[in-house]
Amino acid sequence: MTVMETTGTRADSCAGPSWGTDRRPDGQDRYTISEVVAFTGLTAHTLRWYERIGLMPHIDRSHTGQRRYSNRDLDWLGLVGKLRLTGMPVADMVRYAELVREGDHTYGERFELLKATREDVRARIAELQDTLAVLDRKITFYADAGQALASERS
Amino acid sequence: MTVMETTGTRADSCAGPSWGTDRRPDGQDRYTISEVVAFTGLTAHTLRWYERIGLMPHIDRSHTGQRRYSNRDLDWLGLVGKLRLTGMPVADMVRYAELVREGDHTYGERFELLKATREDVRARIAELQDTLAVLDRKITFYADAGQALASERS
DNA sequence: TAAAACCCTGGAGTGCACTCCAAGCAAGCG
DNA sequence: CGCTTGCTTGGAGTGCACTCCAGGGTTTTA
Repeated sequence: MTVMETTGTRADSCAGPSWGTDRRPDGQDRYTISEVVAFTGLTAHTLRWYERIGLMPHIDRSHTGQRRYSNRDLDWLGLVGKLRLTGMPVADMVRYAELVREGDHTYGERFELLKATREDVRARIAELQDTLAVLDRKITFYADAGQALASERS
Repeated sequence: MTVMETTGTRADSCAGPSWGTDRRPDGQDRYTISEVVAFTGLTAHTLRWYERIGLMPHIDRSHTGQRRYSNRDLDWLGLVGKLRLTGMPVADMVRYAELVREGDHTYGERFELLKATREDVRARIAELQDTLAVLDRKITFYADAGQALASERS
Protein backbone atom coordinates (compact mmCIF):
# COMPACT_ATOMS: atom_id res chain seq x y z
CA MET A 1 0.00 0.00 0.00
CA THR A 2 1.44 3.29 -0.99
CA VAL A 3 1.35 6.24 1.31
CA MET A 4 0.25 9.57 -0.03
CA GLU A 5 3.53 11.31 0.14
CA THR A 6 2.43 14.92 0.28
CA THR A 7 -0.19 14.68 2.98
CA GLY A 8 0.32 14.17 6.63
CA THR A 9 4.05 14.68 6.56
CA ARG A 10 4.78 16.18 9.89
CA ALA A 11 8.49 16.07 9.31
CA ASP A 12 8.97 19.25 11.31
CA SER A 13 8.22 17.49 14.57
CA CYS A 14 9.97 14.24 15.41
CA ALA A 15 12.07 14.42 12.29
CA GLY A 16 15.28 12.88 13.52
CA PRO A 17 17.59 12.29 16.44
CA SER A 18 17.52 15.65 18.23
CA TRP A 19 17.90 17.95 15.23
CA GLY A 20 14.98 20.18 14.58
CA THR A 21 14.39 21.52 11.13
CA ASP A 22 17.55 23.58 11.37
CA ARG A 23 20.52 23.23 9.15
CA ARG A 24 23.30 20.98 10.26
CA PRO A 25 26.95 21.97 10.03
CA ASP A 26 28.87 21.16 6.86
CA GLY A 27 30.08 17.57 7.02
CA GLN A 28 26.83 16.34 8.61
CA ASP A 29 24.70 17.91 5.90
CA ARG A 30 23.02 14.89 4.32
CA TYR A 31 19.31 15.78 4.36
CA THR A 32 16.60 13.40 3.20
CA ILE A 33 14.09 14.64 0.68
CA SER A 34 11.43 15.10 3.35
CA GLU A 35 13.74 17.29 5.38
CA VAL A 36 14.24 19.45 2.32
CA VAL A 37 10.47 19.54 1.89
CA ALA A 38 10.13 20.87 5.44
CA PHE A 39 12.87 23.36 4.76
CA THR A 40 11.80 24.77 1.42
CA GLY A 41 8.05 24.31 1.35
CA LEU A 42 8.35 22.57 -2.00
CA THR A 43 6.90 19.08 -2.43
CA ALA A 44 9.05 16.00 -2.91
CA HIS A 45 7.51 15.69 -6.36
CA THR A 46 8.71 19.13 -7.25
CA LEU A 47 12.21 18.49 -5.93
CA ARG A 48 12.53 15.36 -8.05
CA TRP A 49 11.09 17.19 -11.04
CA TYR A 50 13.61 20.03 -10.61
CA GLU A 51 16.33 17.43 -10.79
CA ARG A 52 14.89 15.77 -13.88
CA ILE A 53 14.74 19.02 -15.85
CA GLY A 54 18.29 19.96 -14.95
CA LEU A 55 17.54 22.71 -12.47
CA MET A 56 19.58 21.04 -9.72
CA PRO A 57 23.26 20.19 -9.56
CA HIS A 58 24.06 16.51 -9.13
CA ILE A 59 22.43 15.42 -5.87
CA ASP A 60 24.35 12.96 -3.75
CA ARG A 61 22.77 9.56 -3.02
CA SER A 62 22.88 7.13 -0.11
CA HIS A 63 24.29 3.64 -0.74
CA THR A 64 20.75 2.49 -1.58
CA GLY A 65 20.04 5.27 -3.99
CA GLN A 66 18.08 7.72 -1.83
CA ARG A 67 18.78 11.41 -2.25
CA ARG A 68 20.94 13.17 0.30
CA TYR A 69 20.90 16.95 -0.03
CA SER A 70 23.76 19.15 1.19
CA ASN A 71 23.80 22.66 2.64
CA ARG A 72 25.01 23.82 -0.74
CA ASP A 73 21.93 22.28 -2.36
CA LEU A 74 19.74 24.08 0.16
CA ASP A 75 21.44 27.36 -0.72
CA TRP A 76 20.79 26.72 -4.38
CA LEU A 77 17.13 25.97 -3.65
CA GLY A 78 16.96 29.23 -1.74
CA LEU A 79 18.11 31.14 -4.79
CA VAL A 80 15.73 29.20 -7.01
CA GLY A 81 12.91 30.08 -4.65
CA LYS A 82 13.73 33.75 -4.82
CA LEU A 83 13.99 33.76 -8.59
CA ARG A 84 10.79 31.78 -8.87
CA LEU A 85 8.78 34.43 -7.11
CA THR A 86 10.08 37.10 -9.42
CA GLY A 87 8.21 35.23 -12.15
CA MET A 88 11.37 34.03 -13.90
CA PRO A 89 10.47 31.03 -16.08
CA VAL A 90 11.91 27.73 -14.92
CA ALA A 91 13.59 27.33 -18.32
CA ASP A 92 15.67 30.45 -17.64
CA MET A 93 16.74 29.10 -14.28
CA VAL A 94 17.73 25.85 -15.96
CA ARG A 95 19.84 27.90 -18.34
CA TYR A 96 21.60 29.52 -15.39
CA ALA A 97 22.12 26.12 -13.76
CA GLU A 98 23.69 24.86 -16.99
CA LEU A 99 26.09 27.79 -17.03
CA VAL A 100 27.14 27.01 -13.47
CA ARG A 101 27.71 23.36 -14.39
CA GLU A 102 29.75 24.31 -17.43
CA GLY A 103 32.41 25.92 -15.27
CA ASP A 104 34.35 29.12 -14.95
CA HIS A 105 34.36 30.08 -18.61
CA THR A 106 30.63 30.93 -18.44
CA TYR A 107 31.39 33.52 -15.80
CA GLY A 108 30.65 36.56 -17.94
CA GLU A 109 27.42 35.17 -19.26
CA ARG A 110 26.16 34.44 -15.74
CA PHE A 111 27.07 37.95 -14.66
CA GLU A 112 25.09 39.45 -17.53
CA LEU A 113 22.15 37.17 -16.80
CA LEU A 114 22.09 38.24 -13.17
CA LYS A 115 22.21 41.90 -14.10
CA ALA A 116 19.40 41.50 -16.61
CA THR A 117 17.36 39.69 -13.97
CA ARG A 118 17.95 42.48 -11.52
CA GLU A 119 16.57 44.97 -14.01
CA ASP A 120 13.53 42.76 -14.54
CA VAL A 121 12.91 42.69 -10.83
CA ARG A 122 13.28 46.46 -10.58
CA ALA A 123 10.79 46.88 -13.39
CA ARG A 124 8.34 44.52 -11.73
CA ILE A 125 8.63 46.41 -8.46
CA ALA A 126 7.86 49.63 -10.31
CA GLU A 127 4.81 48.02 -11.94
CA LEU A 128 3.56 46.83 -8.60
CA GLN A 129 4.02 50.23 -7.03
CA ASP A 130 2.00 51.67 -9.87
CA THR A 131 -0.71 49.12 -9.19
CA LEU A 132 -0.56 49.93 -5.52
CA ALA A 133 -1.26 53.56 -6.35
CA VAL A 134 -4.29 52.54 -8.40
CA LEU A 135 -5.59 50.40 -5.54
CA ASP A 136 -5.02 53.19 -3.06
CA ARG A 137 -7.04 55.59 -5.18
CA LYS A 138 -9.85 53.08 -5.55
CA ILE A 139 -9.86 52.29 -1.85
CA THR A 140 -9.96 55.98 -0.97
CA PHE A 141 -12.86 56.40 -3.35
CA TYR A 142 -14.70 53.48 -1.77
CA ALA A 143 -14.04 54.79 1.71
CA ASP A 144 -15.32 58.27 0.80
CA ALA A 145 -18.36 56.99 -1.04
CA GLY A 146 -18.99 54.67 1.87
CA GLN A 147 -19.48 57.64 4.17
CA ALA A 148 -22.20 58.95 1.89
CA LEU A 149 -23.92 55.81 0.64
CA ALA A 150 -23.54 53.11 3.26
CA SER A 151 -27.00 52.39 4.55
CA GLU A 152 -26.90 48.66 5.31
CA ARG A 153 -24.23 46.27 6.47
CA SER A 154 -22.45 48.33 9.12
CA MET B 1 -9.49 30.75 -46.46
CA THR B 2 -9.48 32.12 -42.98
CA VAL B 3 -7.35 35.02 -41.96
CA MET B 4 -5.13 34.60 -38.95
CA GLU B 5 -6.61 37.16 -36.69
CA THR B 6 -3.72 37.86 -34.39
CA THR B 7 -1.02 38.41 -37.00
CA GLY B 8 -0.66 41.34 -39.30
CA THR B 9 -3.30 43.43 -37.59
CA ARG B 10 -2.12 46.93 -38.25
CA ALA B 11 -5.19 48.39 -36.66
CA ASP B 12 -3.17 51.30 -35.31
CA SER B 13 -2.78 52.78 -38.78
CA CYS B 14 -5.81 53.25 -41.04
CA ALA B 15 -8.14 52.14 -38.29
CA GLY B 16 -10.97 54.54 -38.87
CA PRO B 17 -11.91 57.99 -40.11
CA SER B 18 -9.19 60.21 -38.64
CA TRP B 19 -9.01 58.89 -35.05
CA GLY B 20 -5.68 57.48 -34.04
CA THR B 21 -5.42 54.90 -31.27
CA ASP B 22 -6.51 57.49 -28.74
CA ARG B 23 -9.62 57.36 -26.72
CA ARG B 24 -12.65 59.10 -28.09
CA PRO B 25 -14.91 61.28 -25.96
CA ASP B 26 -17.87 59.69 -24.21
CA GLY B 27 -20.75 59.41 -26.63
CA GLN B 28 -18.50 58.43 -29.54
CA ASP B 29 -16.90 55.60 -27.57
CA ARG B 30 -17.84 52.53 -29.56
CA TYR B 31 -14.54 50.74 -30.17
CA THR B 32 -14.23 47.61 -32.26
CA ILE B 33 -12.45 44.63 -30.78
CA SER B 34 -9.32 45.31 -32.83
CA GLU B 35 -9.14 48.85 -31.47
CA VAL B 36 -9.28 47.44 -27.97
CA VAL B 37 -6.53 45.00 -28.94
CA ALA B 38 -4.36 47.95 -30.00
CA PHE B 39 -5.23 49.72 -26.80
CA THR B 40 -4.71 46.99 -24.25
CA GLY B 41 -2.14 44.69 -25.84
CA LEU B 42 -4.46 41.75 -25.20
CA THR B 43 -5.49 39.55 -28.12
CA ALA B 44 -9.03 39.44 -29.48
CA HIS B 45 -9.16 35.83 -28.34
CA THR B 46 -8.40 36.89 -24.80
CA LEU B 47 -10.97 39.68 -24.85
CA ARG B 48 -13.69 37.26 -25.96
CA TRP B 49 -12.52 34.72 -23.42
CA TYR B 50 -12.68 37.32 -20.63
CA GLU B 51 -16.28 37.92 -21.62
CA ARG B 52 -17.14 34.22 -21.67
CA ILE B 53 -15.81 33.60 -18.19
CA GLY B 54 -17.67 36.58 -16.74
CA LEU B 55 -14.75 38.91 -16.24
CA MET B 56 -16.35 41.66 -18.33
CA PRO B 57 -19.55 43.59 -17.83
CA HIS B 58 -22.11 43.26 -20.61
CA ILE B 59 -20.45 44.52 -23.79
CA ASP B 60 -22.61 46.49 -26.17
CA ARG B 61 -23.13 45.15 -29.71
CA SER B 62 -23.60 46.74 -33.13
CA HIS B 63 -26.85 46.05 -35.03
CA THR B 64 -25.11 43.05 -36.65
CA GLY B 65 -23.83 41.63 -33.41
CA GLN B 66 -20.26 42.87 -33.34
CA ARG B 67 -18.78 44.03 -30.06
CA ARG B 68 -18.56 47.75 -29.38
CA TYR B 69 -16.49 48.60 -26.32
CA SER B 70 -16.99 51.82 -24.34
CA ASN B 71 -14.56 54.02 -22.44
CA ARG B 72 -15.92 52.44 -19.31
CA ASP B 73 -14.98 49.00 -20.64
CA LEU B 74 -11.48 50.28 -21.37
CA ASP B 75 -11.19 51.54 -17.80
CA TRP B 76 -12.25 48.16 -16.51
CA LEU B 77 -9.68 46.43 -18.72
CA GLY B 78 -7.08 48.80 -17.34
CA LEU B 79 -7.86 47.69 -13.81
CA VAL B 80 -7.88 44.06 -14.87
CA GLY B 81 -4.48 44.53 -16.46
CA LYS B 82 -3.08 46.01 -13.27
CA LEU B 83 -4.50 43.25 -11.12
CA ARG B 84 -3.30 40.64 -13.57
CA LEU B 85 0.31 41.66 -13.17
CA THR B 86 0.06 41.43 -9.42
CA GLY B 87 -0.49 37.72 -9.97
CA MET B 88 -4.11 37.76 -8.88
CA PRO B 89 -5.87 34.69 -10.29
CA VAL B 90 -8.45 35.39 -12.97
CA ALA B 91 -11.06 33.60 -10.85
CA ASP B 92 -10.64 36.23 -8.13
CA MET B 93 -11.12 39.01 -10.63
CA VAL B 94 -14.25 37.28 -11.87
CA ARG B 95 -15.47 37.27 -8.27
CA TYR B 96 -14.92 41.02 -8.07
CA ALA B 97 -16.69 41.53 -11.41
CA GLU B 98 -19.65 39.55 -10.08
CA LEU B 99 -19.83 41.76 -7.01
CA VAL B 100 -19.88 44.84 -9.22
CA ARG B 101 -22.69 43.35 -11.32
CA GLU B 102 -24.68 42.47 -8.23
CA GLY B 103 -25.02 46.12 -7.33
CA ASP B 104 -24.59 48.44 -4.41
CA HIS B 105 -25.31 45.95 -1.66
CA THR B 106 -21.97 44.21 -2.34
CA TYR B 107 -20.21 47.43 -1.58
CA GLY B 108 -18.61 46.34 1.67
CA GLU B 109 -17.40 43.06 0.28
CA ARG B 110 -15.72 44.82 -2.62
CA PHE B 111 -14.06 47.21 -0.25
CA GLU B 112 -12.65 44.36 1.82
CA LEU B 113 -11.47 42.57 -1.29
CA LEU B 114 -9.63 45.65 -2.49
CA LYS B 115 -7.95 46.12 0.86
CA ALA B 116 -6.87 42.48 0.99
CA THR B 117 -5.48 42.81 -2.52
CA ARG B 118 -3.56 45.88 -1.52
CA GLU B 119 -1.93 43.94 1.29
CA ASP B 120 -1.05 41.15 -1.12
CA VAL B 121 0.60 43.65 -3.42
CA ARG B 122 2.52 45.18 -0.54
CA ALA B 123 3.73 41.73 0.49
CA ARG B 124 4.81 40.92 -3.06
CA ILE B 125 6.73 44.17 -3.29
CA ALA B 126 8.51 43.28 -0.06
CA GLU B 127 9.37 39.84 -1.41
CA LEU B 128 10.74 41.34 -4.58
CA GLN B 129 12.83 43.84 -2.67
CA ASP B 130 14.23 40.97 -0.68
CA THR B 131 15.07 39.16 -3.91
CA LEU B 132 16.62 42.32 -5.24
CA ALA B 133 18.91 42.40 -2.23
CA VAL B 134 19.97 38.81 -2.89
CA LEU B 135 20.69 39.62 -6.52
CA ASP B 136 22.64 42.72 -5.55
CA ARG B 137 24.82 40.69 -3.21
CA LYS B 138 25.44 38.06 -5.86
CA ILE B 139 26.22 40.66 -8.49
CA THR B 140 28.64 42.40 -6.17
CA PHE B 141 30.28 39.08 -5.48
CA TYR B 142 30.61 38.38 -9.19
CA ALA B 143 32.02 41.81 -9.86
CA ASP B 144 34.52 41.55 -6.98
CA ALA B 145 35.65 38.04 -7.83
CA GLY B 146 36.64 39.30 -11.25
CA GLN B 147 37.38 36.88 -14.06
CA ALA B 148 40.15 35.19 -12.11
CA LEU B 149 38.70 32.56 -9.80
CA ALA B 150 34.95 32.17 -9.67
CA SER B 151 33.69 28.90 -8.30
CA GLU B 152 30.31 29.40 -6.76
CA ARG B 153 26.84 28.11 -6.55
CA SER B 154 25.00 29.85 -3.77
C1' DT C 1 10.39 -9.44 12.63
C1' DA C 2 6.65 -7.14 11.09
C1' DA C 3 4.16 -3.07 10.38
C1' DA C 4 4.35 1.66 9.31
C1' DA C 5 6.50 5.27 7.21
C1' DC C 6 9.53 6.74 3.81
C1' DC C 7 11.74 6.81 -0.82
C1' DC C 8 12.45 5.30 -5.80
C1' DT C 9 11.17 5.49 -11.06
C1' DG C 10 8.92 6.75 -15.64
C1' DG C 11 5.06 8.32 -17.30
C1' DA C 12 0.48 10.15 -17.13
C1' DG C 13 -2.69 13.73 -15.36
C1' DT C 14 -4.10 18.54 -13.65
C1' DG C 15 -5.16 23.49 -13.50
C1' DC C 16 -4.47 27.84 -15.24
C1' DA C 17 -4.52 31.24 -18.71
C1' DC C 18 -4.72 31.64 -22.69
C1' DT C 19 -4.52 30.38 -27.98
C1' DC C 20 -6.16 28.59 -31.98
C1' DC C 21 -9.42 26.39 -35.33
C1' DA C 22 -13.25 25.94 -38.64
C1' DA C 23 -16.94 27.65 -40.78
C1' DG C 24 -19.57 31.33 -41.60
C1' DC C 25 -21.49 36.28 -41.60
C1' DA C 26 -20.39 41.34 -42.39
C1' DA C 27 -18.35 45.60 -44.18
C1' DG C 28 -15.57 48.64 -47.16
C1' DC C 29 -13.61 49.16 -51.82
C1' DG C 30 -12.83 49.14 -57.08
C1' DC D 1 -20.16 41.82 -57.96
C1' DG D 2 -16.25 39.92 -56.02
C1' DC D 3 -12.18 40.59 -53.12
C1' DT D 4 -10.11 41.34 -48.90
C1' DT D 5 -10.23 42.05 -44.31
C1' DG D 6 -12.61 41.79 -39.91
C1' DC D 7 -15.78 39.78 -36.61
C1' DT D 8 -18.74 35.82 -34.87
C1' DT D 9 -19.27 31.19 -32.34
C1' DG D 10 -18.29 26.69 -29.59
C1' DG D 11 -15.00 23.78 -28.79
C1' DA D 12 -10.41 21.93 -29.07
C1' DG D 13 -5.37 22.58 -28.36
C1' DT D 14 -1.05 24.59 -26.07
C1' DG D 15 2.58 25.59 -22.70
C1' DC D 16 3.89 25.98 -18.18
C1' DA D 17 4.69 24.30 -13.68
C1' DC D 18 3.74 21.22 -11.26
C1' DT D 19 1.10 16.91 -9.28
C1' DC D 20 -0.04 12.35 -9.00
C1' DC D 21 0.05 7.20 -9.86
C1' DA D 22 1.48 2.38 -9.83
C1' DG D 23 4.31 -0.67 -8.19
C1' DG D 24 8.05 -1.50 -6.13
C1' DG D 25 12.45 -1.11 -2.51
C1' DT D 26 14.28 0.91 2.21
C1' DT D 27 14.35 2.56 6.95
C1' DT D 28 12.44 3.18 11.34
C1' DT D 29 9.59 1.94 15.08
C1' DA D 30 7.00 -1.35 18.15
